[in-house]
Amino acid sequence: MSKAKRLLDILLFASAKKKFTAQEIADEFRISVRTVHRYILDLSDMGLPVYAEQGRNGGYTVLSSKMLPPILFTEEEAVAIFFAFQSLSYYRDLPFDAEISSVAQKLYRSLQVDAKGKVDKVCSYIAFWNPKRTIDTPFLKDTLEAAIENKNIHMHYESKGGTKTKHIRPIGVYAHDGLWYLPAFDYTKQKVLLYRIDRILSIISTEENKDEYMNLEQWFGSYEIKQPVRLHVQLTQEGVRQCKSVPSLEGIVIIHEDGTGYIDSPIDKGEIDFSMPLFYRLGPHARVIEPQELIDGMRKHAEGILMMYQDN
Amino acid sequence: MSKAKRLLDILLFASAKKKFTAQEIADEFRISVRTVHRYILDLSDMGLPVYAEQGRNGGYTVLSSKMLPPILFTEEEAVAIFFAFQSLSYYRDLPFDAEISSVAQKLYRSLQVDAKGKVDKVCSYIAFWNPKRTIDTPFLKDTLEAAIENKNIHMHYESKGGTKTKHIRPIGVYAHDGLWYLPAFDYTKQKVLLYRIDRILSIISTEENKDEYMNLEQWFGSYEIKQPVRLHVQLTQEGVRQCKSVPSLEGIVIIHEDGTGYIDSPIDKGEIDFSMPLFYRLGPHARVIEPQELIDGMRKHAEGILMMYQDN
DNA sequence: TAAAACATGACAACTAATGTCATGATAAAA
DNA sequence: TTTTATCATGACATTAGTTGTCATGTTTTA
Repeated sequence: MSKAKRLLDILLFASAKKKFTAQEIADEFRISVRTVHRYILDLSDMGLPVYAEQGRNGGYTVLSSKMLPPILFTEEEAVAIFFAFQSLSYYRDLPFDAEISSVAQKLYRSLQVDAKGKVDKVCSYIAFWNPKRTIDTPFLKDTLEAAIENKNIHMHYESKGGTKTKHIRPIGVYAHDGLWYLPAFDYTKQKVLLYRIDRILSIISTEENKDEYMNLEQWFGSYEIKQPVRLHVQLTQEGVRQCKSVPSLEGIVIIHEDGTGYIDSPIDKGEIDFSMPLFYRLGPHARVIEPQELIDGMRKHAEGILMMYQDN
Repeated sequence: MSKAKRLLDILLFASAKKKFTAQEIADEFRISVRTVHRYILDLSDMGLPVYAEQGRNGGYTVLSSKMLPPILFTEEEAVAIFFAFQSLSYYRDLPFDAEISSVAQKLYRSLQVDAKGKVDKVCSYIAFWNPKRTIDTPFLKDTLEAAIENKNIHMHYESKGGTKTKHIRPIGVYAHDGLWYLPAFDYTKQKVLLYRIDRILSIISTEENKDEYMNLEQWFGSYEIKQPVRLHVQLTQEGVRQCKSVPSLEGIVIIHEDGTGYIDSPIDKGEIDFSMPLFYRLGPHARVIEPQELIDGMRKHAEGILMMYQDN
């Protein structure tokens, strides 16, 4: 076996074990202790942060966490990694931020000058815009950890009615529009609710669970129509164009040959409130035929606006 | 010099040069041609995609783009890269998607079993939610390329009034809420407009520019008011919350201690039309005090709605 | 003080890398 | 067609590197 291969094996073994003696490595790989000392010296020269403690109970200790075998990337792949990092730059709080910047440093340093330019360009010509929140999310890492490790959380939470103590089982965390959310099963209310992680004031304690619970993907996929209501709307060309841009309606818009169209599809009753602003905005470009509730809502809103500005 | 170091040097030399003969390498590194052949074989075994053409004018050609020197990552860093990739997974179209999946593969393969589990968990307990668009954005890569390479675009674009031909100079591309946008200077209208990349029907041609133009960062930072109009709005808590999510208003919302707030800031006249839908959606949560034009617009719209549904 | 660990040097035995030479194959240019 | 420039591969002596063994230190702790 080549020296390089053996060094790699020892690198992996050592960084997995963290603390070990030369004798252990020698036994494991059937080589002499002297050679192990020489190998450790090589690895140390190559940048593995390992230090030795002498004397009885001494041995080698690898400082950093487990290392991966060296990986060869192409320049384009490096650019792609920077591109992915760019998508995170509009978040104030992120898990793994330390790791992300160390990866960015390692990569950037090993790029040649022209590739550095490429990366700089990608970073200045592409953005993933988010409202750049000024809100702190100090418990992001803790909640993520609890979700991953399948732990329950007791926490103080700032809700509409003031500070409350909650006992929840997290499903996962997700970011949307610059904020971090935590869908979780609430043991008091006995249903899944959505929390904002920036509103967690403190985590009191966590507790292990033995069984697995739903994960995020499953939760996202579990949308169902509970109270079906017929939505029937006629759309002008412009109405079609705008409805096509709305995630929840996108799939149910039917387009005529002349570019106009209509919607005629069951939706959940809870979505009426959500879709009213859209149809209100569209005005003459969307004539709602059903449900009456939506029409009433829009009229009421229009009356409210007129009332509000009657003096102007 | 050790063999590993020399191989690395040759890897870098070869992948930078792309096409070369064994003799060139031999001269460059003062080694025999025979050894070069052996080295190329080694590099090929290590995964460098290199092929040989025989005969006169033959030589070696490195297929893939330039390789970076091998990089040692920690397990945590690998997880962080997967985390960053996760932030892209709700986009239908992405530049660099091929590179991203090849990086993911290379990394995943070199992880140990427990680390693979960690990555899987992070990917199933963290999400960056976006409306999952079914809208195709076929010209994303082309527009990005044009922006980076400082090229003008002639294109067919689907706008309100139907299909139009546009001649623009791109500033950059950015994603927001699952859609890709292209701010660009419109040569016809002589100002910077915002295009939706999914509404580009075709790119007719591109042309080089010699001078540099603004980039995205500058554009984000260079919001300029040409026809100033005083925007004065009082906001409830909910009004504050929603205005904070609007890119153009985010910075000018002033928040009181009780969570309510107001906007009192000059904006460009052109933005009135753009911000009207927001304020009429907000209804009682936003009382517009100035400009009168905005109020009139909202009243007119409300009257239109009432007229439209007067029979229901 | 003895034992268990790292640190380092010397040297012979072993293994791998290298250069040289030879032969063959292939493709393009003369 | 022949020559030339190229890769491909094998044989073998030479050189360089690696390893094991032994020896000698040092440091720490029971």
